[in-house]
Amino acid sequence: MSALASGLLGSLDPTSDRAVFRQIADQLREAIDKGRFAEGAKLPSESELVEHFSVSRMTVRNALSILQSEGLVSSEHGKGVFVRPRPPVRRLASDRFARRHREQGKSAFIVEADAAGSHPEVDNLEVKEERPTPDISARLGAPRKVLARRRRYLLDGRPVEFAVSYLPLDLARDTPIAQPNPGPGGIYARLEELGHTLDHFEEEIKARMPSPQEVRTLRLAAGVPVFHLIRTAFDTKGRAVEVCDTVMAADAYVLNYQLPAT
Amino acid sequence: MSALASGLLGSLDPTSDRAVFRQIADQLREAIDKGRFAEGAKLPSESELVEHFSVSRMTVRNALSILQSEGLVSSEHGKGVFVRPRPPVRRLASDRFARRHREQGKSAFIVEADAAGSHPEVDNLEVKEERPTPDISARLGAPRKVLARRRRYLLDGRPVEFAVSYLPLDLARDTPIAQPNPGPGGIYARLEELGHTLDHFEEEIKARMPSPQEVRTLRLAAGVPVFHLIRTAFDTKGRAVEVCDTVMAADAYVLNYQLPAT
DNA sequence: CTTGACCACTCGTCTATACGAGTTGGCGTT
DNA sequence: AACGCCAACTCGTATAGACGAGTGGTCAAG
Repeated sequence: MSALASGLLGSLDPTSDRAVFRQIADQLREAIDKGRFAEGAKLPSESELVEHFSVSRMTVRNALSILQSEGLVSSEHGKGVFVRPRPPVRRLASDRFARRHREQGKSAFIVEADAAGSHPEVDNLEVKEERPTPDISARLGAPRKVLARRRRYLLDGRPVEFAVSYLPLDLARDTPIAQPNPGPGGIYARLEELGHTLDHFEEEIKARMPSPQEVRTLRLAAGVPVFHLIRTAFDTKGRAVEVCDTVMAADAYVLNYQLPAT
Repeated sequence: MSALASGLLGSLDPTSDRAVFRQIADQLREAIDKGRFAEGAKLPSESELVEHFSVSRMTVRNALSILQSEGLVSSEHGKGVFVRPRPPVRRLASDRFARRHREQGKSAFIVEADAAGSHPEVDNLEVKEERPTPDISARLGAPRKVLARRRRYLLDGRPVEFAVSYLPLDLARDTPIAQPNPGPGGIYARLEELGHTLDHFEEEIKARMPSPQEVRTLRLAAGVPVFHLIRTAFDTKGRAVEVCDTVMAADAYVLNYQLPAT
């Protein structure tokens, strides 16, 4: 095994003023980038690296923790440290809320995932009346209470997205929107049936590191950021009729938008 | 000083099976979230935390490194560990490339930043002929060579964005586009003057942790992800006339898009 | 053949110690 | 008053050792 490390890794430069653990991280990173360790492959164990570089174990662990925080590798207790495989990504097209996509019975998430050959699931459904946070309240025109629809999306068993939709309660109470399953076309179809013809959506996107709670909910590996997307739906009267607050595992998504040049 | 820590932090639960360094991180995180440590405030020093929790210094450093990788704090050698202030963010509107914004003389970046009261700079200008990477080549319709325009954007002295525009060389050679300063309205105005009336843009957005190179170029703190945005400009004939590859410090941006509901 | 015990190997957590290097403020000299 | 030096504080790097806990294989007993 130690032969493996020797063949794929070089040695340290004692004259360099770059810290030893950084040099080790650099060498491993380069080896991964150049494909000398394939996706999913196991890196040399900590003790092999200790021997190869003649350093203490903490130094090796320090180096590995850099690569982990970069999202390059992940460690598995009792097994080893592995090059993180790139999960298949879901592309979110900017026309995914176009009216023509609302005709069929299944939700956009299910349809898209099926088309891509993945196994989709929706989870954790909760529909509740709540008092809105100041931010949500401002976006929805300060309703006293809102209907909150929470759900989690999974792809091939992996949670990839957690979303909460907020609607003014006066608009959603005692409608199919307040049901766990709002029916074909989702809540946007129901909103239009209720006379709130949709005009446009606004999406606001941030990226950041996840909170510990989000790490649990999305089972995120170290070094994976999240997209935080807030979408507001406006009807033709200019009223904000829904705000959807979504947190997505960033390594599972590519967002696509189409912008007019006019 | 140790009194400070005692007042704001609790004690450990030895019966918990949660690791000590995680418990310490939890306590500090909670204190920060609740505002007991304000933005920019200094946390208790490592040795103060060592004394307060009666653990070894490595355990404290381990806890702090968690908060660092979450982007909550950053350490400064010789000074201390500080709650990371939220930098002012730049909102990128989806209509920022609309034709009407191209009329005036200054670039979109300069105009927007001035309006927001920040001091904008552009940096690192380089214009070069290159052979395209396979990805860029595919997006531009496989030109043999491309013109690459590299630049870095700074806001109030802080680098926030690094961008490279690629244009098919046959389109850009011997035009103002190949000049370091392409003139009022930027290269999009020049493209339209050359008969390539712009029809629409496509943007593709990923978020990930930065490479060490990107950390240097954007002077990123630990725990800050980047947006990786690839924009393709299409003319009215359906030809891809430019690809812009941009890496942005995610803590400096909120992206905004407007989508039609039709 | 299956089961279970054991063992070797993996990473996870924690301690104790040492020295280096950047920052700050005070104190004495000039 | 201005300067320079030093001491005390900060975090950064590295070592050496210990024990715990998860995993997977071997091997012997059933």
